[in-house]
Amino acid sequence: MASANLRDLEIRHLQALQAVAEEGSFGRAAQRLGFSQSAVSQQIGALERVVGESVFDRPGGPRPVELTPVGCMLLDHANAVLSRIRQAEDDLERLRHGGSGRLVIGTFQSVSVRILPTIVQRMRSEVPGVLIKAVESDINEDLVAGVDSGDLDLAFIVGAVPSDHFDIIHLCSDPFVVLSAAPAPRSAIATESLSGAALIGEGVGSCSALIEDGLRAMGVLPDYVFRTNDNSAIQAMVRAGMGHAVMPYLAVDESDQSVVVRDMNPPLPPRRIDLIRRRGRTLHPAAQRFTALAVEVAAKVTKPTMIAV
Amino acid sequence: MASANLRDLEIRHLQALQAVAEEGSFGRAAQRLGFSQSAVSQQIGALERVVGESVFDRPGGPRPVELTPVGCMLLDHANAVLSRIRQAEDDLERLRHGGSGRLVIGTFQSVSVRILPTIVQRMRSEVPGVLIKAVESDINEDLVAGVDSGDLDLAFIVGAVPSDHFDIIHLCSDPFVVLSAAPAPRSAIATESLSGAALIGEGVGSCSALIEDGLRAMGVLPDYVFRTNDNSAIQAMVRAGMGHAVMPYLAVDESDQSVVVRDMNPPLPPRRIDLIRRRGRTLHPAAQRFTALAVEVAAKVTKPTMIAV
DNA sequence: CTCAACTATAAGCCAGAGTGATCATTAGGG
DNA sequence: CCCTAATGATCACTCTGGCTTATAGTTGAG
Repeated sequence: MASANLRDLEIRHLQALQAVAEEGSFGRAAQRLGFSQSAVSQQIGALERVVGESVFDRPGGPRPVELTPVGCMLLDHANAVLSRIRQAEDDLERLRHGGSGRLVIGTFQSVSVRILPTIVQRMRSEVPGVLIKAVESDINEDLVAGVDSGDLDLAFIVGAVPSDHFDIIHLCSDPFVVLSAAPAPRSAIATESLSGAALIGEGVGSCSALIEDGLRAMGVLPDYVFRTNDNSAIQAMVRAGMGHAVMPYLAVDESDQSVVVRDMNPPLPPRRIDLIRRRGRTLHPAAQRFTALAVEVAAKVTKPTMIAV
Repeated sequence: MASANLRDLEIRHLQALQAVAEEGSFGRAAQRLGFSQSAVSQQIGALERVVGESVFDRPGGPRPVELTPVGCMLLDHANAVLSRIRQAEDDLERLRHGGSGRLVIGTFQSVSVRILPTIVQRMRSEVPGVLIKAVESDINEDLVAGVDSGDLDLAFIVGAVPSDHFDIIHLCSDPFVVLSAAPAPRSAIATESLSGAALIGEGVGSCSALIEDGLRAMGVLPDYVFRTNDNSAIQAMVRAGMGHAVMPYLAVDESDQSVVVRDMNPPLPPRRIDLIRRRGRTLHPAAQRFTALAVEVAAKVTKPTMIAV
C-alpha cells in the first residue's frame, strides 16, 4: 500500500463523502447533489482508490451505509475544507462589493491634514469594512517606490513621475503663497520684494526645492533664516516676526489669525498634486471609490482664486 | 457578475495558485508541480473563470506576477485548505499504522478484571496513540446491541449470538467452580451434593441463568440464600460461612486464601467467552491487534486443569 | 533593434466523469 | 420460502475538459 498521497483528491469527492455520510445513502446523496446514483457511487469509489481504504461500509439492502474509521477521520477534514471554501465564497462576495480588505495609501503632510481626513471619513461610511492605512513620507521618491513595489496601493505625490509605469490622476494645482506676520496687507506681495528678505522655509523636501528653484528663476535669492519640516512651527516663526514664509497653500493653517496669507506677483509655478497607482496592478474595488473621492475633495480645498494649470 | 459560486473550484487550482504565488512565475510553478507552463496558465485561467476575477497581475516580461487583492484573499484560504489536506494525509498514515484513533470495547465484570487490563497494557505499549474505551454491562443483550448499532467496535460476550450478523472469535471456555469456606477439601465436589445446600449466587444475568439451568438439568434444585452482582461480596459471604457459591472460574479472586475453589463433578457445561464484531463493519486497524491479544491473554487465564470445549 | 524571459492561445489527444440500464444483494412480508 | 422493494455496483457509451506540444504575443534590458 502506497504511502498516503492525496494528490488526486478532489473537492467533489469530499462533497460526495459529506453528502453520503449525512444522508446515509448513495442515492439520496446523489439526489441532493444533483447527480445520478451511479455518479456518486463512482465518486466514492474514486475517493477510496485515492485514499487506499474503504470510507463506507455498505451493509447491502435498505440499511444505511456507515462511515469506517478512515471515513470518519476524512469526514472531519472534509467538513473543515468545505467550510473553508464556503468562507472563501463569503470573502469573495464581500470583496466584490468593496466590503472588506485594506487600502494602503502613501501621503505627505499637507494632504494628510487637508484632504485625507475627509476621504477617510466618507470611505468609512460608504464601505465600512475597508481598512484604510496611511503611510506618510515627505520624500516623494519613497512614495513612488512604495507604489512601484506594491507596498502602497495608491499614493499622493507632488510633481512629475514617469507616466509609463503609473496611472496618474491629477487632483489639483496647489499655488505657493507668502505668509506674513499679522499686521500686514492682504494684497498680493511682489515676488521680487522677497529678495534679501528673511525667509522661513521647509526642510529638504520636494517643496523646498520647488520654491527655491522658482524664486531663483525669478532672480530672487532666498535668504533662509530658519528651516523646519513642521508646518505649524513655520507659522509660529512668522507670527514671531522672524520673516516671511513661502509655502504651498494647502500647507497653511488658515485658522491662524495672526498670520496673513498673500498671493505672489508674479506667482511661482504651482506645485502639482497627483494620485498615482501602478499601471497594470489590480487594486481593491474600493480604490476606485477612493480615487473619485480624492478628486472631489481636492477640488474643494484648492485655493479658489487660483485657476488650476 | 454571478454571485460567488465556487462549486467548480478544484484542489488543483488552489495548488496552482499557491505555487505561482510562491514562485512568482507560471513557468517555475509548472516545473515545481510537474506540469507544462501551458497547463498552469490554463489552471489559473480556469480558477479566474470560476472566481470571476483576476487573481494575478501579469506585468509581462521578466517581472514576476503578483497577487491581486482577490488572489491574496484566495491564497489565504488555499493555504488553509491545502494544509488541512496535508493533515488528512498525516492522519491517514497514522490510522493505517494503527497509531491513532479510538476503540470502544464492550465488556463485563470478570473480563474487565482478568483479561482487559493485560490487553490494554500491551496495546498502550504497542500502539500508544489508540485510545481504548471500555463500556461495561452485565446484560449480554446490551453488548450485542451495542456492537450491532456500531456504538461498540468489539464486545466480549458470554454464550451464543446469531452468527449471521457477527464475526465470532472464540476466546475460552470458562468452567464453573464451587467456592467453599476455607477449611474445606480441595478435591472436586459432587454436584448432586449441592441439592438443598445453601447457595450464594449472582444477580440476574446471563451467568446466573446458565448456572441455574445447568444445575436443574442435573436434578439439583438450587436454594439461593443471597444474591449480588458484586463478585467480591459473594466471596465475602462464602468466607462468612453463609454457604457455597457456584461461579465461573474467571470471576473468582484466587488470591483470597479464606475460600477454596473446587471443581464440580460432574461439571456444569462451561460458559463460553467470545469476542464479537459486526460482520461487514470496517474496524480500526488496531482492532485486529486487540483481537489477537484477547485470544492470547484469554488462553493464559483459562483454568489450566480444564480442557476447553 | 534584438534577445531573453515571460504568458496566452491553438490544435489534438485521451483520461475520466456522468448517464442510463442492468445486475447483485439484502431485508421484510405474505 | 419466495417475492418485492430498496440499494449499491458495474457496464457501455458519450463527451467534456485538462494536458501536451508548438507557436504567437508582450515586455524589459542591453
